[in-house]
Amino acid sequence: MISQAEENYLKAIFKISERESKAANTNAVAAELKTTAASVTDMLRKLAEKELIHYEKYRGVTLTTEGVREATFLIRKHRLWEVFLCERLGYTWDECHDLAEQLEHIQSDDLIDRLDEFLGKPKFDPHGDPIPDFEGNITERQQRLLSALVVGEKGIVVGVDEHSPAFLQHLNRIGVVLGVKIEVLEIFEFDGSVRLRLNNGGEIVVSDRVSNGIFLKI
Amino acid sequence: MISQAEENYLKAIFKISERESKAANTNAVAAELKTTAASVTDMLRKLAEKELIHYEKYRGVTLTTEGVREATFLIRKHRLWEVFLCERLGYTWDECHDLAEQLEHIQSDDLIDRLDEFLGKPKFDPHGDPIPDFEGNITERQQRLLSALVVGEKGIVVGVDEHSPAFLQHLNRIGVVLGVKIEVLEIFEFDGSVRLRLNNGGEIVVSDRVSNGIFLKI
DNA sequence: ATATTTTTTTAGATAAGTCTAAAAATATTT
DNA sequence: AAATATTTTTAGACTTATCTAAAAAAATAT
Repeated sequence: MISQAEENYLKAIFKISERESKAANTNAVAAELKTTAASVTDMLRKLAEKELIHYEKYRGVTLTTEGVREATFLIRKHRLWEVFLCERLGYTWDECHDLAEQLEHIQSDDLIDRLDEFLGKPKFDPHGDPIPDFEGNITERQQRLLSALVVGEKGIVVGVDEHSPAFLQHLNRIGVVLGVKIEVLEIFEFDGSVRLRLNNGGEIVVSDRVSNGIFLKI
Repeated sequence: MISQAEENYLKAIFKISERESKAANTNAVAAELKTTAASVTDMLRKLAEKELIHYEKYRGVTLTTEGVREATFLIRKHRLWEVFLCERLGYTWDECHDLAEQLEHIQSDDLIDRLDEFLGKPKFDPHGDPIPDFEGNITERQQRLLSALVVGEKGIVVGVDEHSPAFLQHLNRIGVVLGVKIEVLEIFEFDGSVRLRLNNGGEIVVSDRVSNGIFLKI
């Protein structure tokens, strides 16, 4: 039995390891979970005891195979609930995260399989992030950051690299949501901002912060 | 902020008060929650502190207006989730309770309003129990126990007075589910068992235990 | 290579929720 | 009304998850 607190630690460690592709250190986990280093040390000892993580004092932490399995299933649950919240209950992509954060802790594998079925076995969540299947397999999509494109290239918005409500609300405001077609018209050397054409229609200029947070399929 | 444990106590007290229409005593609450009298005493002190219950040592416990409000909203949440589980995810009426028991603790009034809307503002859950509206109003239905009918009377199954999976599975097996038309053909004095016609078709005999657990609309 | 800074762990406390065993209050029986 | 039984509360302990402050280890700078 894994408690909710333990689940949150597994997810945090998974997220950090994915981001930094090395062992997650105590402070990073504390920052991710907005808690203290002391609390993290306590919990790491417990998770190591349960063989969900590899942990050596002062050496950082990585997930074991079982830990990765658990974390992946949590992500599957989180993203399926997000699809439900957005597609069925009308939440916007900036609103669904916190609720999914609660719902992902509901204990029932069968429920998730049925929810998956009910939603039509979606492959991506409302932010374009891939949903692991029931075995934990993730179909990674071929995608590039908008900021990595050169003038003249085109693509379709398939995801975001930043998930903050503020960022997502800004994208809504400027009309950049999943599925929108983008063509890079001009890149301003000065500050990295980019002029775009959307869906072969209107032109907008976005900052480098924005172009660094949008994934496109070319 | 009311914790999950506190919520469970409020529901238990509400349930007992409804059933016995008097103050719930410590042992009854302990039995309902499958915990010890000592734990109950501890929690009652805390709930009284929060003004969710009226509690005097050795005198039993009743809910305050605020306590009733909270308990009613929990029941609303529980029953709406049951509708979702049965109608949308294909769970049977004997399976949905335990999952709803988890889901009812998700914290978001807005989520429940949207779920209500999504489900078409249902008035009753899969067991025929009424769903309180967002203000806590419950539309009680005019209903009678099958065991209270006399020979020749007819009715439609609209609910159950026993919610155990075993009972519900038995009803499934003998074809007595919500909406079925029942006519009382014969009552056996000997043991209180009843011979019935279902939907103007087949005849069955049910025990007094069964006829005491089924609500009909006449 | 020593001193300083940063990171991490330990020590000790706290709060929520639970338990068992014993004591106290209430209810029931004789 | 006293004795007995039942119910409820108290006392004290345990677990989980958290915290602050101090100590220890590791990393960095001089």
